[in-house]
Amino acid sequence: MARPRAFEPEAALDGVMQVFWRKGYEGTSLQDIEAATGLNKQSLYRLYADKRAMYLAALRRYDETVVSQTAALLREGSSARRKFQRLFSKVLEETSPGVERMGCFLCNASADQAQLDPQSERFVSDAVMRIEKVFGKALAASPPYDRDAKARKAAAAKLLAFYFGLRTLIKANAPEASLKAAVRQVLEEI
Amino acid sequence: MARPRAFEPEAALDGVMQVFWRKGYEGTSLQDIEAATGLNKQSLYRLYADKRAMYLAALRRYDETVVSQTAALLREGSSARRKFQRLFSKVLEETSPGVERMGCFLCNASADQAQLDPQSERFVSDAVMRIEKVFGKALAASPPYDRDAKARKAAAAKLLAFYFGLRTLIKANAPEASLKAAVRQVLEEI
DNA sequence: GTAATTACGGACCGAATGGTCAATAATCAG
DNA sequence: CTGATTATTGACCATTCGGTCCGTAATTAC
Repeated sequence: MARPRAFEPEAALDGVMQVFWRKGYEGTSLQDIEAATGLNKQSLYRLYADKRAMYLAALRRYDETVVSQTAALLREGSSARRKFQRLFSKVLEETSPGVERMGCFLCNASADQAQLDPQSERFVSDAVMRIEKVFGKALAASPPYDRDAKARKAAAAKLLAFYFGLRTLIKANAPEASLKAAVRQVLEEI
Repeated sequence: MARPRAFEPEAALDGVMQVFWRKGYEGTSLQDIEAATGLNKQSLYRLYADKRAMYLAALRRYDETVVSQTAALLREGSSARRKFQRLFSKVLEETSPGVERMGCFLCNASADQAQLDPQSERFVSDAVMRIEKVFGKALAASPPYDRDAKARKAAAAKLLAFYFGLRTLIKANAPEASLKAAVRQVLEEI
């Protein structure tokens, strides 16, 4: 009964995610979003109430795509160590020359928006807790973590901090050799 | 021969640092800076060429005050483990109720400005490398790190990632118990 | 075909942005 | 005191910000 839209809302959301991921909330203008999506303001504002809604949708999209794929890596592999080996190998791919070091959108959002927007803050903190649980489940694949809940929780929290720190260091252009040595060390400790 | 200024430039710089730390580069307006320093634009612009210069000065100030104090903690204490115990205790103080979780300005700057401003990016990456060296020196206080340079470097890089991750998790409102367990674990591994 | 409905694009809005200017006030040397 | 110099202030600037409006184009049901 009406004219069909000439774009894919999911593809547009990917563009929104990319640009907020790169530039942060305040650093991203509506013009930037138009360029990243190929849409103009009107089409954007028909999909989202305002800029903040776009940002939250971008965060959700990140969670549903990037975080989910990361979590999937921890489901493969037999032992806990193998699982995290997969994870950290993937993370270290960002250090390859020519790859843009975008960092972790959740970390960026935490630094960027947590204090100003309670909804973003809540989303980030929820996502972080979910990731911690996924880490715990991955650890439970191997002894002593399969039996010792306390050790499992401590190790999960440690690995979580290490994971986010690693991603921060990559964004901060830390030397690759240093990061690889750290990962090797941490994997041995699992 | 002329009228003396009625404010302390260092105190003003502290205000500039605080506000950029909290709100990031794009999230901070000149109005915010005026409010944080008690100065007006003209006084600010006589001290700094533009907003970017203020941001870089704030980063430098952070390095000279906060980072230096953190590094000083690692000079006290006998063993490597004791040194890092001091450091992490200090970090965990931010989890106390009533304390504002400002996070790490270097991490924020990395997420916020690294891609847009080469000078900021360079400063952050230099600061991170300096901190890594300080970590290495602290480790060298105890065996096997005093002799084994390879183990020292790997442990320093690991602790560095853990440190930044911990600060990120604090900012992201991770539960205190979880963070403490992670710290206990990491200290045992030193 | 026509009517209804929806998508699209550019013009437009007030407010806020970073940054500048000119007028005034305060201090100094002589 | 006077003249020179500098700090301070608020008015002012063009641009950009997020957001809205409205006319036009495209598609459907009938």
